[in-house]
Amino acid sequence: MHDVDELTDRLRGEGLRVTPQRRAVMQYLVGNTSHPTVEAIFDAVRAELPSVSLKTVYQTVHDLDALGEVRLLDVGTGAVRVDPNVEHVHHHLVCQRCGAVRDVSPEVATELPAAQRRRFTVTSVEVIFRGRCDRCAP
Amino acid sequence: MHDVDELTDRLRGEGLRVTPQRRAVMQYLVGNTSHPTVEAIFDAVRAELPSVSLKTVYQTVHDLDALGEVRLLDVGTGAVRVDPNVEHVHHHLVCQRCGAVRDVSPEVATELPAAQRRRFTVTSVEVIFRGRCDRCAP
DNA sequence: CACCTTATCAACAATGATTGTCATCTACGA
DNA sequence: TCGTAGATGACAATCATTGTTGATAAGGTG
Repeated sequence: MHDVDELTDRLRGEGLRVTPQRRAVMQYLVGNTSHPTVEAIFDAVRAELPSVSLKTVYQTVHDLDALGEVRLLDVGTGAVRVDPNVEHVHHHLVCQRCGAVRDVSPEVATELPAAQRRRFTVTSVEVIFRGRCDRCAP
Repeated sequence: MHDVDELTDRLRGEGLRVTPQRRAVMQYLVGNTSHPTVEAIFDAVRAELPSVSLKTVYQTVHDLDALGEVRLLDVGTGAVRVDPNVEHVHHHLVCQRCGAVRDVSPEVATELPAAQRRRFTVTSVEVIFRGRCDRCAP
């Protein structure tokens, strides 16, 4: 995703407003590689703005998603994860015990290279193609 | 997944019991390629056993998942999908408008062949490796 | 720079998918 | 046939997420 200043411009360009709450959410997400849940972002932002509501964070995150500045991942761990890394195509490693999400290079199609295998034991690979079926095609 | 008779044996082998409700759920799933939601299975089973509860269907589906007889897919369409095709490795096409889920051969790693592209417009590919991270390793 | 429109805010209620509780029932091995 | 552990169904509860609404404030305009 872009930096906060550029995000500010992009939001205004869409007729959206940039509030302290939104700025705090964006600030937290820039460069963040932890794939936080909305709840986690909420907690972090609340440290500075004790009165923010969870709804506001959801709203902001959805707006950023609509702008293509973040990607919302549903990796099956219950809550959606927010991924600010939209510049580089990549896949995800999801730990089924702790729920941690890490990035992987997409060069490896559906098999992890030895180096990665030492740090992550894969039990299943899920490949999902999203789009439009023939009946729903534009 | 196996046929109802074999599933019956497998369940009993695990100390689980085979009830009319469970038999109806299994019957509905054998050979089913529609990736039904639990709710859809519930509706189908209710046609024969009007008193079944949704909880019972969830229970049965989870037991079958634990036996490896079905796979539970969270493709981000809200509800979990049940996939009885565990014999053949395959990927999934998810229509973002109607939510329909179809199977794809895994030969194509992360790109669809021309033939498939004519019947499905891919807008994004998601690859998720599930397993254990180094900290959670067995 | 003050104004005014309109998006955003916070609080709260509501939804949808899924799971927990528990008293009753029943599958099935002995 | 019987006894018991597992399964059932009715219901409440949970979790993530979204809808509602009156009040507030961002920021383009004059």
